[in-house]
Amino acid sequence: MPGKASKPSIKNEFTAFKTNRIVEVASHLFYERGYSSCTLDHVAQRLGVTKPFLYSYFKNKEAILAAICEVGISESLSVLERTLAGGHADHRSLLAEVVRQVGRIVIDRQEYVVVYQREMKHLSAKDHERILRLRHSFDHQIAELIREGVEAGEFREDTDSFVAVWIGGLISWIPTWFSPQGQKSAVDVIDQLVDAAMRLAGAE
Amino acid sequence: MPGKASKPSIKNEFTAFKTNRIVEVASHLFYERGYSSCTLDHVAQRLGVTKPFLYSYFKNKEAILAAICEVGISESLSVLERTLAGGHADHRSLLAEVVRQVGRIVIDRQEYVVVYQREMKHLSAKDHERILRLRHSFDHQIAELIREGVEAGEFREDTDSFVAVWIGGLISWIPTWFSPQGQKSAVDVIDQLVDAAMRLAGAE
DNA sequence: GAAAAAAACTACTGGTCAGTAGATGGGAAT
DNA sequence: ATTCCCATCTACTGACCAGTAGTTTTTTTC
Repeated sequence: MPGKASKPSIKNEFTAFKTNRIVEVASHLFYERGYSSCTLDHVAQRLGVTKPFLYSYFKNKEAILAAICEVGISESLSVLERTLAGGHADHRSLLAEVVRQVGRIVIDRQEYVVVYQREMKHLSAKDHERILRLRHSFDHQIAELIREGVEAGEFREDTDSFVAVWIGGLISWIPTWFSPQGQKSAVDVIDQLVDAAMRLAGAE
Repeated sequence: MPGKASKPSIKNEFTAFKTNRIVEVASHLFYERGYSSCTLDHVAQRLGVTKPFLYSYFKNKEAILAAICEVGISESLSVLERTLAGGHADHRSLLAEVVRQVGRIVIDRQEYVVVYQREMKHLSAKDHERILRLRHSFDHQIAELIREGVEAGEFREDTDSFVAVWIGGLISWIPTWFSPQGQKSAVDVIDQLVDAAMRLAGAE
C-alpha cells in the first residue's frame, strides 16, 4: 500500500517492488487503452498474476491511478526544490536548469504524465485535490522565480509572472506529441524547450 | 448523419439541428465523465429522448466522438485559411491574427477540444487518420508562415520553424486550465497567448 | 380520413468488469 | 512432522451497457 512509511526490511522491499511493478504495467496499459477501457484483468494478465493479487496491494482501481498520477508531478517538485537549493548564479540559469530537468522527467515519464492529464478526473475528490496542490505548488514556485528574475533585471520587465503557466503548458504538452522513435531526439527537444521557456520569460 | 452533402430543405435542417444537439450534449457529458464512462443512455436522457434515437442519427458511439473531435480543428483550419487569404500587411501581424482567432475558437469550443485531446485514441483508425491530417495541415501552415517571416527578417533569424509545434502546444493547452469563471477573462488570456506566441517566434 | 411511411419508443440480449468470498498451497515456526 | 499464516488463486456476483428487434406513435400522402 503506497504512502505507508515502514522500516526497511527484505519484506517491505519485496512489497515495494511489486507495488511498483503494478504501477508501471498499469500506467502503460492505461496509456494505451485509456483508464476506463482497461480492465484490471488486463493489468493482472500482463503481470502474469490474477486480479485479486492487485487488490492486496491497492484498495481499488482508482488507487492505482492515483499512484500513477503522482509520479510525474512529485518527481518534478523534488527536482525543482533540489535545483532551487543548489546555489545557481542567477535567475536565468536557475530557470533554464529547472526547465531542463523537468523536461527530462516528463520525457522519461511520458506515459505517466499523459495518463495523469487524461484521467485526472477519475480520481477521487481527495486524491484529486492532493495532486492538484502539488501542481499548484510547482506553478507557484516558478512564478515566484520569474517575479524575482524580473526584479533583478534578468527578464524583460514587461513579463507577467503568469508566464509560469505558459511554461508549464509547454512542458506538459511534450508527452502528447513527442515520440522516442521520431526524428527529434530527446536532447533536441529539451534544448528547444529551454530555449522556448527563456523566450517566454523574456531572457535574451 | 454527418458528412452527407444534401440539398437544403426544411427536413434536412431539422436533421442537422438534431445531429448538432446530440453532438453538443454528448460533448458536454464526455467532457465531464470521460468517453468510456459516459453511456449513450446518459446522453439520450439529457436530450429527453431514448438511446435508439441516437442510432438513427449516428452509426454508433464512436461516430459521435468523431463528430466532436472534428469541430475544433476544422474551425481552426478554416479560420487559418480565411486569415491567410485576407491580405495582412506582414508575417508578424498575420501570425498574431491567426493565433488570436484560433485562441478564441479553443476557448469557445473548450469542451470539444479537451474531449478531442483526451479521447482521440478511441477513434476508429479511419477517423483518427482523417483528423490527424487536418491537424498536421494546420501545424504545417503555421510552420510555413514562420519560415517566411524569418526570411523576411520579421522574426529573429535563429527561430526554428518547429516553434509552430510549441505555439500549437500553447494554444492546445489553454482549454485544460482556463475556466470562464476564473479571475482571468477570455480576452486577457488571448492577449497573453498572442504575446507568448510572438515571443516564441522571436518577433519583438 | 385512410393508408403508407417515417420517427421514436419499449424491451431485450450478450457480453463485460470491478470487486469479493472462500479455497489452496508453500514456507516459517515449534 | 504438524500447525499456522500469508500470499495468491479459483470461481463467482451484481451491475452495467452498446447495440438491436420489433412495436407504437406521429407525420405525410393521396
